[in-house]
Amino acid sequence: MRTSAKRKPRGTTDGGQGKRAGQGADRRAQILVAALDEFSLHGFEATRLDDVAKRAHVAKGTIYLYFKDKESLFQELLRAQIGPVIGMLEAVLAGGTKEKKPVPLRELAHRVADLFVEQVIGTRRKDIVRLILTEGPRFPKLAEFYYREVISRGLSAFRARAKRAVNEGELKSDTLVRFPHLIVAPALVSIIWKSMFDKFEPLDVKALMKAQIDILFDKEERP
Amino acid sequence: MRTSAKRKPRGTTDGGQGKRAGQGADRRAQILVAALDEFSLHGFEATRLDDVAKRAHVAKGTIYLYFKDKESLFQELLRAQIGPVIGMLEAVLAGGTKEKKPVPLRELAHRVADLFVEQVIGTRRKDIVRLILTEGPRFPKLAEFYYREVISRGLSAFRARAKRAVNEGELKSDTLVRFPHLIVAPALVSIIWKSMFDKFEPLDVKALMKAQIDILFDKEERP
Amino acid sequence: MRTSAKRKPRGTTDGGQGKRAGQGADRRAQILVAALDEFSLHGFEATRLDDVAKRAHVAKGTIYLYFKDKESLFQELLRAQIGPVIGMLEAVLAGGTKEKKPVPLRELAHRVADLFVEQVIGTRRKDIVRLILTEGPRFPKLAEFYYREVISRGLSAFRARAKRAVNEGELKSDTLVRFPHLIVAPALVSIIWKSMFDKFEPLDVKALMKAQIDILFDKEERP
Amino acid sequence: MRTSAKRKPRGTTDGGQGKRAGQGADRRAQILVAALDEFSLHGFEATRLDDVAKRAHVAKGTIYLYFKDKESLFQELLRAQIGPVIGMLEAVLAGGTKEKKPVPLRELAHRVADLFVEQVIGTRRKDIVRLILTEGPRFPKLAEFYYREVISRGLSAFRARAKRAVNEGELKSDTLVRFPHLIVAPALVSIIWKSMFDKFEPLDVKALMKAQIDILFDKEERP
DNA sequence: CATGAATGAGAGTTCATTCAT
DNA sequence: TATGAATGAACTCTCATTCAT
Repeated sequence: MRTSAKRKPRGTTDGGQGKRAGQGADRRAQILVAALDEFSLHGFEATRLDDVAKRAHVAKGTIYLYFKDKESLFQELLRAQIGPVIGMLEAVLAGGTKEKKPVPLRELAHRVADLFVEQVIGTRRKDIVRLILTEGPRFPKLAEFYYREVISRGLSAFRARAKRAVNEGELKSDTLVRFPHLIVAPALVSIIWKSMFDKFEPLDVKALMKAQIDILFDKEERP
Repeated sequence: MRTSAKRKPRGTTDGGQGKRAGQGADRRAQILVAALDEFSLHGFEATRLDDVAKRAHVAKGTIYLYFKDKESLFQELLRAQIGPVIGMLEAVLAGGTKEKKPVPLRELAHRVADLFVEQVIGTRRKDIVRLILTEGPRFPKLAEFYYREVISRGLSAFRARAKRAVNEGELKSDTLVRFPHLIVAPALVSIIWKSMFDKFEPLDVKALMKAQIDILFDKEERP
Repeated sequence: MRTSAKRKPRGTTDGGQGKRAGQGADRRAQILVAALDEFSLHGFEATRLDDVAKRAHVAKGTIYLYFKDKESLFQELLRAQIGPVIGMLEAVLAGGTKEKKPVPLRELAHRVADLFVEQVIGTRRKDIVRLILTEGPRFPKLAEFYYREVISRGLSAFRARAKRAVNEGELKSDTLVRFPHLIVAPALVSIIWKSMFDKFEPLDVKALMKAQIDILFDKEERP
Repeated sequence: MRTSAKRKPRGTTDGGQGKRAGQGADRRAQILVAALDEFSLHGFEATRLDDVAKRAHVAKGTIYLYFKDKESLFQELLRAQIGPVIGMLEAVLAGGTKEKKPVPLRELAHRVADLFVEQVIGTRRKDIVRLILTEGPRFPKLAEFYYREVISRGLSAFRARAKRAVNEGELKSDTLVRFPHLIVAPALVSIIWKSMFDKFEPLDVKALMKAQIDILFDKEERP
C-alpha cells in the first residue's frame, strides 16, 4: 500500500555503455544488496521487483537469472546473512573455552552485547533481524530454518555455558539456564524501538544491554 | 452502460445456510473479527478483503459500508483494541496509589505481568500487538499514535512510580527509572516467540515474566 | 504473498493467430486507434479498457506501459488530434495573406469548408470533435485547452480577416466580425446530425456548408 | 470518473419525521427533477442513483418504485420534456396559419428564436437538449424517438411553411427548404458554447440568433 | 548472459439493483 | 409504499513472471 514515498525515477539512465553496473562483478550480490534495501523499506509484499532491479542497476529480467522468484530472493537474502551471525556467535561462546584462563560468563555476555551493538544494531543486519521478526510468521519455512540454525543452537550453546557457570559457582540460580531468552530480550526491544520509536525518543542501546547484564549477574554474583 | 447487458441480479445464492450472516447482529463487529484473523495470518498487504468478507460471511461490498477502505479497516481494528489496553494499564498503575497501604512496585510489576499474560498473551490481543510491531514501520501514523497513546504514557507512569520506589528505598538504583523498557522486554520476546517458535519449543511466558521481575527486584532489594 | 499459490504463468494462449499483435509496430498507435474506436462508441465513462485492449490486440496491462491511466489515454488521444487541426486552420487562414493577389474572404470560407468536409467529416476526426463536444463539460481542463488552442485562436484569426474584409468593402456589415460562430454553426450541426440522424435522413454536409456561406456572402456582397 | 467535486454529505438528516420530502406529493416528479440535475452535471454513466436519491430526499430503493432502472429513469426524463417542446413548436408554426393576416415566415422565425432563448436557453431545458446531444448516440432508441417525434416533425413542418413562403414570394430561393437545419444551427452552437466556453467568453445568444435570421431573410427578401 | 516490453491474474473499490423490514 | 443495508458483477490499475531479441 506504500504509505510513504512515491517512486523516484532513476536519475541517469547510465548512458547505455559505460560502467554497466558491476559489469563482470557479482550481479547476484548487487541484487541482494538492493533487495535488502527495498525489503527493509517496504516489507516483502509491498516490495516491487521493479524497484529492486532499478536500485541494483539491473534489468528486471536479470533478477530471474539468479533467483527463482520473489520469494526465493527474499529467503536467500535472509539465509545468506544468517551464516555470519552463527559464526560470530559460536566464535564468541567458544572463545570462553579456548583461552587458558576461563572467561567468566558475565564477561562473555558483555562481549556478545558489544558484538550485537556493533555488528547488528550499527549495521544493515538489524534490518535483516527485523525482517525475520516481521515477515517470519508468514514464512513458516524461514521461521523453522531460523529456529534450527540460530535460535536453538544459540540457546543450547548458551545454556551449556550457563550450566557450567552454575556448577562453577559463577551463577547462584538456574534462571539463565531456564530462560536464556532474558539475555536476548533487550536486544529485541532495541531493534523494534529503533525502527518505530527512535525518532520520538532515542534509546541508548548499549546502556540498555549493559543494564540488563549487570542486573542479571549482580543478582547472581552476590555471596 | 452499454445499452445492452444489464447487471445481473443476485441469484439467491445466500451461502446455503439460509440465514443472512449475523442478521440483525453487528456486522461491523463481525467484519472486525474476521479482519483480525486475516491480518494476523497474512499481514496488511497480503490480506485480501475478499477473504475477510468470506470469513465474516459478508459480501465484499459490505465492508465498504462500514470502513472507508482497507487501511481504515486496519487502523480502526488496531486503535479499537488499544483503548482497553491503556485503560487496564492505567488502572493497575493507579491502583497502587489509591489503596491505603501503598502497594510495593514489585507487587505492581507482578500484577502488570499477570495482566499481560491473561489479557494479551492469552487473547487475540497478542495478535494486535504483533500487527503493530510488524506493520508499524510501514504506517508512520500508527506508530506515532501508538507511541503517544501507549508507549510514552506507560513509560512515564512507570517512571514516576519507579522514582518513588527509589526515594522510598524500595529500589536501590535508578536502573528501572532509566530503562523501564526492561520490564517490557520479556513481554515482547514472548509475543514474538509465541508467533514464530512456540511450535518448536513452547515458552512458559508467565514464568519468564516472573523470572525477570524477580531478578530486577531481588537485585535491588539487597541491603 | 500467501506463501503458497504462485502467479500462474501465461499459458501460451497467444490469441490463436501466432503473431504478437503488431509485433515491432508502434503499440502506442495501435492503442490510440482502438481507444478512439471505443471512446467514440461509448464515451469516456462507459468505455472499458479491457475492450480497448482487445481491439488493439494487446494485453490490458500493455496500455499502462504507454499511458498513465484511462484519463491520460483519453486526453492524449484528443490532444494528439487537435494539433493537426490547428495547423490546417492556420495554414488556410494565413494562405490568404501570402498569395500575391489577396484571396477574398468568401473564397477562404469555402476553402475552410472543404477542408472541414474532407479532413473532419470524412475522417475519424469528426469523432474526435464529437468526443470533445460530449465529454468536454466533464473535463474542464480539456474544455479550457480546447478553447485556448483552437476556439479562441480560430475565432480571432477569422475576426481579424473579417475586419479586413469589412474595411476593404468585401463585407458590408460587421455581423461576421461579431459572430464568427455563424461560420462554424453548420459544421457543428453536421457533426451531430451525422452521429445521430444520418441513418434516418442523410445530410449533404458539403451542400449545407456551401449554402450557409453563400447566404452569408450573398447578403453582404450586394451593392 | 468524476473530474470535480467530491460527494457532499447531506447537511441535515431531516430528523426522521418532519416534512418528509414531498410527503403525499409527486415523488416521481421529485425524482425526475433530481435526476435532471445529476444527469446534467455528470452525464448518464457518471451519475449515481445514490446521488439522485439524496438530491430528491428519497431512499435509493424508492427510485425503483417509479422507474424500472437507471436507463428508464434517464429515457423517461428526456421523453417527458419532449412533449412540451413539440407542443410549443407546433403552436408557433401553426400560429402562422390561424391568424387572419398570414404571419411572414421571418416573423415566425423570430418568434421561434425568442421562444428558444426564453424557454430553452434560459431554463433547465437546455440541459435536456444537451443530454440528448451528448448521450443520444449511445441510446439509439432515444435518438430514433427524438428524430421521429421532434426532428422530422419540426423539419417537415418548417419545410412546408418555407415552401409556402417561396411560393408566395417571401423567399426567393429554396435554400431554407433544402436546409431548414440552418435555422437550428445557431441554437445548437449556443447550447454547446454555453456549456463549455461561456466562462471564457460569454455569448449573446439572442443577438446570434437574430443575426442568423436577418442574414437568412435579408438575402432572400431583396427584390 | 542480459534486457525490458508484454502479459494477465488478481486485488481494491464502486454502484446498480434487490429485498427484508 | 418506503427504506437503506446488503449484494456481487464489473471495472481500473498493479506487478510478478515470461520470452523474443
